[in-house]
Amino acid sequence: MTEKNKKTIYDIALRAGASPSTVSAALNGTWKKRRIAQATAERIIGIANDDGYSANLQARALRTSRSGLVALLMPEYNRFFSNIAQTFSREVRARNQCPIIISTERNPDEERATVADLTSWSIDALFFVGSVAPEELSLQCQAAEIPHVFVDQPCALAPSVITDNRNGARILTQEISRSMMRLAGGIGTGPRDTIYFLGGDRSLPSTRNRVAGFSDEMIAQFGRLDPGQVLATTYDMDVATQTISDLYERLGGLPRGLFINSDSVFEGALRFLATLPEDELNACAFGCFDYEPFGQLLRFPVHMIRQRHKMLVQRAFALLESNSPPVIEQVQPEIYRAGVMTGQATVVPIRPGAASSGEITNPV
Amino acid sequence: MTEKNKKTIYDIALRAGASPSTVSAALNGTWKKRRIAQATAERIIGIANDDGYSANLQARALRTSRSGLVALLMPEYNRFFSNIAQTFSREVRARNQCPIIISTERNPDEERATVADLTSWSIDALFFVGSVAPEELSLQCQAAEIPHVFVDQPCALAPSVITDNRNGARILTQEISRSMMRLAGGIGTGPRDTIYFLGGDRSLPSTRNRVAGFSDEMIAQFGRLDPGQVLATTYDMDVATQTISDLYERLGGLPRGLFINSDSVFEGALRFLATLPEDELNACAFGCFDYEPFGQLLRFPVHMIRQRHKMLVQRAFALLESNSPPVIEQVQPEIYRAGVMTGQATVVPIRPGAASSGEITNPV
DNA sequence: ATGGTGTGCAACATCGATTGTGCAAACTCC
DNA sequence: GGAGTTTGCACAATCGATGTTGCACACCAT
Repeated sequence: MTEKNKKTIYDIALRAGASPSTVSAALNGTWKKRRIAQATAERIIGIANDDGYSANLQARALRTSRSGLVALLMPEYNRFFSNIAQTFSREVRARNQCPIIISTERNPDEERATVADLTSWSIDALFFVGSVAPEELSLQCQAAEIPHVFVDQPCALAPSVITDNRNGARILTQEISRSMMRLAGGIGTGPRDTIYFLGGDRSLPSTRNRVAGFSDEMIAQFGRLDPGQVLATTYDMDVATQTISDLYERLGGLPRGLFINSDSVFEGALRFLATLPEDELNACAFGCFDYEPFGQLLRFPVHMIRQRHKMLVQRAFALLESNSPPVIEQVQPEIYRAGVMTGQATVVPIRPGAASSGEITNPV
Repeated sequence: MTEKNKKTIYDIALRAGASPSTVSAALNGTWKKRRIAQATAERIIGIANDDGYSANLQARALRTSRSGLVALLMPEYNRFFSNIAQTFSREVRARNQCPIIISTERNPDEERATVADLTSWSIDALFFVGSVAPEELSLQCQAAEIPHVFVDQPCALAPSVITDNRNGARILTQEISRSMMRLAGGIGTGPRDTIYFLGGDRSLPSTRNRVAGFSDEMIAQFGRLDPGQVLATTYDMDVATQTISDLYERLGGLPRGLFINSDSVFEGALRFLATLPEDELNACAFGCFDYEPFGQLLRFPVHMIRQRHKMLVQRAFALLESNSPPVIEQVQPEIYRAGVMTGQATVVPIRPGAASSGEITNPV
C-alpha cells in the first residue's frame, strides 16, 4: 500500500514475467497486431488492473507525438462562450480525448503565447472562439502543423464556422418592427419612430454583419436608415448604460424600437431602463442579439436571437475532421419571439435566407 | 522555411557548436548554476530565438515529472462556476503554469475517470469545485500524491474553501423578513405570512447549511419554523417551476417571503412568477442565494447573496501552497440588498458571525 | 530429415529534455 | 614550474512508452 507509487510497464513486466514491449502491446491494445497470445495479453491486463497501473501520458506523447489533447481558446467566460465550452468538452470527451479550455481575455499577445504553449504540448487540434487576431493565429498553427478551426469569428486562412449574423439581424429587426406596429398601431415619422442599433464593435465582422442585416431590413421596411441610428460603439456594459441614457436625453424619450447587440450591452442598457416608468418601456419594442433567459422575464417583452452553440461546435468538428480547406460556414441562429402580452417566448429556428421572403418559416 | 519543423535542442546544439546539455542549460535558465559562460548562454539563446525553438514539454515533463499543468474540475458552466474558472485561469497563468478546466457534468464516474486521466498527465495540482464525491476523489489524489483542494463543496480529507452558507442564509433571511415588514407593515399569522425556502438538495452540505441558517433566523424572528416551509427538493429548473406553482395553489397565493436557493431555481421560479399580476409579486419579498445581475432588473426587488469567487479561489491557492492539512475555511459572501422601490442593489460584504448581532455590519 | 511458414515474444533504439559526472584548459599561489 | 583550484563544457544515463527487428520454437509438407 505504502510502496513507491507510479507503476510503469517495467514493473508490470517484472510481475508478469514478460518483457516491457509485450506489456506495452497488451495494454495499449495493439497486442493483436503484434501477435501476442490472447492468454498473455489478458494475464498482463489483469495484473495491470489490480496494480492500478495507468500509463504515463507524457512518455506516450513524447514517443508518438500525439497528445490526445484538444484545446479551445476563448475570450472570456460569458454565457455564450461558456455554452460553447460545455459543448466542446462533451464532443472532445466523446472522442476519447482531453479537452483544454483557456480564456485569453481578448488579448492578442496572450493568444499568441497560449498557442505557442499549446504547440509545445503537441496539442492535437485547436479551436479558436471569438479570437481577436485570427489570421496571425492561423499562420502560427500552420507553422506548427496543428489542425485548427475558428468559431464565431471567421478567419480567411482556415475553416471557420460562424452564425449567420446578417440574416439573424435581419430577422430580429423584422420582429422588432412588427412589435412596433402592434404596440403603436402604426408608425409616425418623428426621430423616435424608428429602431436604433445599440452596441457592438465595428472592427469585428460579426458586428458589421449584424449592422448590415439591420440595415437591409430597415431599408426594406422604412425605405431608409439614418447612420445616426447605429450606435455600434461598445461591448462594455457601463458604456452601454451611458449610450442609451444619452440617446434618451437626445430624443426626449426612448425610440420606438431598440436592437441590442449582445447580452453585456443588454445588461448595461437595463441598468438605465430599470429607472424608467413602465409605460415608456411598454411603448418600445426590444430585440437582443443574444440569448439571456432572464430576458424573457422582464417587465416588458424582448425578442432574442440565440446562436446555436451546439451546432456551431459540431460543424467545427466536422470541418476539422474532414480536413476542410479555408471556408466560412454559416449556421442559422434561433429567434426567441417574445409574446407581447406574456413575455413568454416562442422558439423559432431560422432557415437560410428566410428573412428575404418577408416571413419567418419553420423548417420542415 | 519549408524544412522539417520542430527544432530540438540537438538542432540548436549543432548550429551553435555546443553540446545538447549546454543548450538545455542555456535555454532553461539553469546555465548559471551549471557554470556556462554568459557569452555562450546568450549566443545559444539568440540562435534558439531566431530558429523559433520551443521546448518539447512532454519530454521535459517526462524527465522532471512536473508538467506545469494545474487542473480545475467543475460540474458545469453556470455563472458561478464560470466565474470561478475565470479567476482560476488568471491565478494559474500568473504562476506561469497552464490551467486546465474540465466539466464533469455532476457525474461521479466522470470525476473519477478524469482524475485518473489527469494523474497520468502528472498534473501539478488539482482543484475540485462543487464536486460530487469529495472523499473518494481526495483518496485518489493522495494515492497519486497530487496536491489538491476543494472549493464550494468541502471534503473531510483535504483542505477546503467554502462560502459561509449558514451565515449567508441567515442574513438573506433577515433581509427578506425586513422587506416583508416594510411591504406589509406588519405580519399576520396565516400560512402565507411567512417565508418559504425553495430549492436545493439536502444531501449536499451547502443546502443543509443554508437551511440551517434560514432556520436560525426564522426561529429568531418568528419563534418557529414549520418543516413544511422548507422545499429543498431540487436544483432543476423545471421542477422548481412546478414546485412554486404547486405552492401557489396550495396556499391560494404567494407566501409573503421566498428564499430561493440558487439561480437555476430562480430562473425556474420566474417562469411561473412571470405569469402573475404585478401586485401579487409586489406583496412578496424575494431573496436569492446566488447572484444574477438581471435579478436586479425584474419588476420586483430581489435580495441576492453573492459568493466571492475571487476570494474563494485565492484562499484555495493559499491553502494549497501552504501545504495545508485538511481544514475547512469559510469565506463570507456579499449581499446585494435590493432597494424596495428602485430595484437597485446595495452591495454589502459580510463579516463572520455578523448576523448574530441582529444587524448587518460593514467591515472596517 | 529438410526447408518453409507461422507464432509468440524479447531486445533495442527512439522520442527530447534534464542532470550527475568527468575532464580538459586556464588560472592561481608559493 | 608544479600542485591545487576554478571555469567551461561534453558525455552519457535517464524518464516511460512505442515499434521495428530478429530470434527461437512449433508445425507442416515434401
